[in-house]
Amino acid sequence: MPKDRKAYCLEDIKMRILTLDIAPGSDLDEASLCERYGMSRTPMREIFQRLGGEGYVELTQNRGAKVASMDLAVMRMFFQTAPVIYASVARLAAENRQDEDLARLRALQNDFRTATEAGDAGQAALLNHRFHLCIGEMARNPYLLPSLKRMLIDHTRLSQTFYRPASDDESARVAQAVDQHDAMIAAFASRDAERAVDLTIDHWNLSRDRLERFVTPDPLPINVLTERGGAHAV
Amino acid sequence: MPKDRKAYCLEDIKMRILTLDIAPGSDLDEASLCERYGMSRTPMREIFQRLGGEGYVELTQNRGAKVASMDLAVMRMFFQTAPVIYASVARLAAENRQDEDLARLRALQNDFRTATEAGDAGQAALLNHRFHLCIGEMARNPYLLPSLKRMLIDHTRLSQTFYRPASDDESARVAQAVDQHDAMIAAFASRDAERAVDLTIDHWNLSRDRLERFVTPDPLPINVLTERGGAHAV
DNA sequence: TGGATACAATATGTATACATAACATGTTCA
DNA sequence: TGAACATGTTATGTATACATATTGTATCCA
Repeated sequence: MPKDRKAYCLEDIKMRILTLDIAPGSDLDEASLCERYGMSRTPMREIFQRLGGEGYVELTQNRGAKVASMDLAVMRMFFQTAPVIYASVARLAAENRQDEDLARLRALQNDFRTATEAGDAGQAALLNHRFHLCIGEMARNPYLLPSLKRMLIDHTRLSQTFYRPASDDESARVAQAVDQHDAMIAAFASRDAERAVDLTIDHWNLSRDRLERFVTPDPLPINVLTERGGAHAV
Repeated sequence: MPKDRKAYCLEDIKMRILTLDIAPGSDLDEASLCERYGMSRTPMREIFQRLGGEGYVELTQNRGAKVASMDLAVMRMFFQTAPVIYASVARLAAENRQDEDLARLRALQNDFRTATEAGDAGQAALLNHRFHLCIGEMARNPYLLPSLKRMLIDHTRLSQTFYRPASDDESARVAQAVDQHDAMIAAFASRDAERAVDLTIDHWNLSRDRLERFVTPDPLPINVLTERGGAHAV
């Protein structure tokens, strides 16, 4: 069983970073992770190098691994870059997809829909991640894939709240996102690149709206104190 | 001195892959590389993971590291993807560059021009690589940079012949490429994004022409034997 | 008090030894 | 002969011990 323990560990750490279980900017502690996954430092350090190469963490000489941060300067780039990457990948995926790809994608979409309906937010965000990663692999383009992967890391981290809808309006948006996935699958199936791109842009716009609100949330009401608690001074 | 031996080793292996000193598709031998760079397997294996993350090599479980291959299916993607990546990066570089960036870029361009004039092909290709990597860093976009880096690996490997001009016409093309770099620097300096993009596309078209000829070289003349050696049978 | 230094504690980097898996070679038996 | 199996060799993966670097803390002195 120690055969794929390393692979499991790598995937699990990725998952924990994506679900914000390990916070952006925080340090990865070699020793405690070794204990947690029951392995020695040597393979753990190799995992760190891998995570660094894929953009999950930043590595500094003699200073360990730090989870990639999401400061505002980077967020600006995120919103600026997402459309061109997602659209380019969608076009290529429509052109180059194989039949096996569609089966995988449909299976992921199935699980994704189930997770959203069950209200399992972390799982939904993770399955959405895998869905879009699958599209990236369908594109069969080793040059775009690294950027897509890097985008999806932050997209998934940002969207953690998206699948935890707090109102009927937000629930409707989630349902709409799920339906958009189905439409995208249909476009890929018929190799309709133009339609795949259009749907992808629509999908992005829906997501963008919600994400921007997460980055710059509605300001707290400034008159709360005078309205409700004005009687006693603070 | 064992302090940055690892960093040197990493850079040196990258360089040897870029200059085709280590051939695409060939296996990296842990033991011999350890001996060559005078280090043990532990840090060398970490270097392999890093190289894997950046797309220089492909890692397989229990089967070591193999230098990224350049088969024709991938080459098609290369030519398809390069314009959008290079153009996007150029635009952002023009928008986000700092004064220090320009100094670095000018220094690289200086060395690059010198190398081309001296006919040092390997060094010229490598400095061209660093020049474009510097532009990528100027863009300050962590999402696009991974794809740019991946593109530049293959671009540099493909262009190894470019800087070894075999005719006056080819020499003129190299000189033109060098001049285009100067024009691009000027566009970055004046933060003229549109011009930077246009120049980048021109630069790509010049390069593309030459690279395609490398991938699909002129066929050998089919009548050589009858013309010159027809007298004696083979 | 403040800052500089020394030293201990911790974290990171490397080397070696051992464990396991893949591969090649040779042998046996039908 | 040749196909299946056994075995030795090589390559890869992991654990541990040790080396080095960084960081925190205490002490000393101006």
